[in-house]
Amino acid sequence: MQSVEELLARSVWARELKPEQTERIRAELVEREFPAGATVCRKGERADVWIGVVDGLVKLHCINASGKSITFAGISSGSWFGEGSVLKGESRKYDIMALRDSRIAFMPVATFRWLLDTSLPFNRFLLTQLNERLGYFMGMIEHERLLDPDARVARALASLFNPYLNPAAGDRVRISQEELGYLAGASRQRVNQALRVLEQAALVRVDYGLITVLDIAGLRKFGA
DNA sequence: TCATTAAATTGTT
DNA sequence: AACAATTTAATGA
Repeated sequence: MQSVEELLARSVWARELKPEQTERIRAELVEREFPAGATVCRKGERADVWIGVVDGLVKLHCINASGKSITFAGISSGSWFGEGSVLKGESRKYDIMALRDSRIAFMPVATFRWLLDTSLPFNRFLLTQLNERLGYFMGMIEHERLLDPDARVARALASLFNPYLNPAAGDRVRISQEELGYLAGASRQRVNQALRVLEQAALVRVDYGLITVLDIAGLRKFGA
């Protein structure tokens, strides 16, 4: 995705706004670039913006004191996130890091609240997104406890292509096996092994730093 | 354009 | 966790 303009064009909540509303949003959005590995925002910071991914891939994650890292979700181009902390007026509950060079749009909390007060499509969008997230996280817990590593990797990968949470994902993702491991709760070595199984099953194609999904439905139900 | 090198990622133990 | 192999990206001739 190339620009904030395109991000708005692809965001369902923005498509139904009145021209003057879109104009205000355009004026108040702030765009910033982050190189791969950069922190977009930190756990504990004040949540005063809603965050949209114009282009790239970011992850929501946590690191404990001994350096162990887990990833809650990967968020790609066209997606908006971070509304939970903004709505509650709380600090961020996790770190956000760019996994690739990324362009990020920030919507100030004042703009966010104004949309909340004036736009029905915006509220509808938030409700749907929050519901999708709930389903996503419940699925994560279920998969983590019930599925073997091959299937966990399959689901973790599939989650990057959730049509609601990552609407513009296409069919491929530039992500290292190590990062996929953080998302699936598996070691890099185990991810490598799992990806061969999935490739053997003709569900994905694995290239250097790139995974192409050949059968998303098969990936979602793998190991069930 | 090609060769060289460093860095990132992958494959294996 | 460690090590080797491979791929990419950057650099300069």
